[in-house]
Amino acid sequence: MFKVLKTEESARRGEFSCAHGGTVQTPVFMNVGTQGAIKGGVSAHDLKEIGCQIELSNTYHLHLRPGDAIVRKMGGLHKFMDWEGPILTDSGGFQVFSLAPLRKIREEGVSFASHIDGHKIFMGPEESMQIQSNLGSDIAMAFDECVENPATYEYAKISCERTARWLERCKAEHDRLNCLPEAVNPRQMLFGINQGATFPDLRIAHMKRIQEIDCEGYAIGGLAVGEPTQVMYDIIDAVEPYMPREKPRYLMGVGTPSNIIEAVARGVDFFDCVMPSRNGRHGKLFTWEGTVNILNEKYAADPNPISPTCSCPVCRSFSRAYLRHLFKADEVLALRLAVLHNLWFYNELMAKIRRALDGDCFAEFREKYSGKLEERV
RNA sequence: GGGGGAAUUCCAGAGCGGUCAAAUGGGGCAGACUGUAAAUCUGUUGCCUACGGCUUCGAUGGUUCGAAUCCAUCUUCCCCCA
Repeated sequence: MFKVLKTEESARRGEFSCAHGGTVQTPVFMNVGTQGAIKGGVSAHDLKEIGCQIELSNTYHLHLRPGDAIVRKMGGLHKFMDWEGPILTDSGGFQVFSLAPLRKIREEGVSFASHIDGHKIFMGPEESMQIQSNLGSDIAMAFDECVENPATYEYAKISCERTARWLERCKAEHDRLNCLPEAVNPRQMLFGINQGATFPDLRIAHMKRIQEIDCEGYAIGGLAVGEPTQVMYDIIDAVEPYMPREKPRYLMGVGTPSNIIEAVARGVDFFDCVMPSRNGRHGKLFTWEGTVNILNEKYAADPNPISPTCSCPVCRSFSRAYLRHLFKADEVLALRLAVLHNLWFYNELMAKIRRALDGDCFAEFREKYSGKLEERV
């Protein structure tokens, strides 16, 4: 269930509800816990404290370890990781891109050589739906091919036509599995994914085609894979008019704080990105003043918090000097604190975007912050 | 007291006559990271008026066209025997 509460130009303020966790306020950032955990030692309990509304996990990775059958036996992913809120599972389509050297694509689906031990795994639309059904997530993503950049027009066309056919199969299998009495989450929803690389005509044709297949939401995939930022914005601009107004839009894998602000301005509701957690683990911290590389020597004896304007649990208690020390001393606490801070920032970013939309001042918010939050402090 | 071994650029440790400003680790410094094969990867780490030059390999003196590499003395450290 999705409801647009209000709009400001193309930007939308909305509410989304699903089987778990009540209502998600959008625009929203989904905190990424690929293997059922946020990397850096952050648990689902921590997510509650840092303002996370919805969590994202991965089909391919959980299928390999511990195996979706085990997660199912444990009562589903919510119970397994003790997260009561909504969960979106990515389909494995991104691994078609990120694990390109280890896979082969055919019409039926994709065979992977496991990145862990090399054993062969076949994943097509039906397999991905079956795994996501076993995980019991609230939103299942359609199985797609995230095409690498740059792609030729010919390949992008072949690929996104195949992804459209895969969506039909996903939809059929998803509906079938949801109706089974043993379904872990019978109210699981399905989002379709738009592809077409950097070619507006392919993007638009694909978007028109996939919205004929009834999904609870539609995503834009295959962006932020190396193309210039402006190209990404141009593609969103091109596709957005063809996305259903009454359904949520999800820009997959994006992005920097400014990318998110710009995409909200273009009508996107859902986001997810590895950046706050990965960069956090690598010592790069986001603040309202810009980014802080806590590893830099200049913070060695800095008694201030990461950011003077942040009220996250980390900034409330610890100095830059302490956090830098933890990183230098290889303490796992460093990763945890850095990731907690960054996720707090991302969740707060979304809260501020929502508040700006509520107050009809998103344009000013955008003007004030877009393009500035990535500058070095 | 006697005998033997070693001293290398921040550390450890290669090198044993020219191709050495000196391998490789570590540490330091900096950068990258966008649906997570990432607690990973990359660059850099003597000085300078830098596609070239200058001073380095415990100290001093010597051999040689040429020395971190050979010789002498000294200093320090380690090991073995008494």
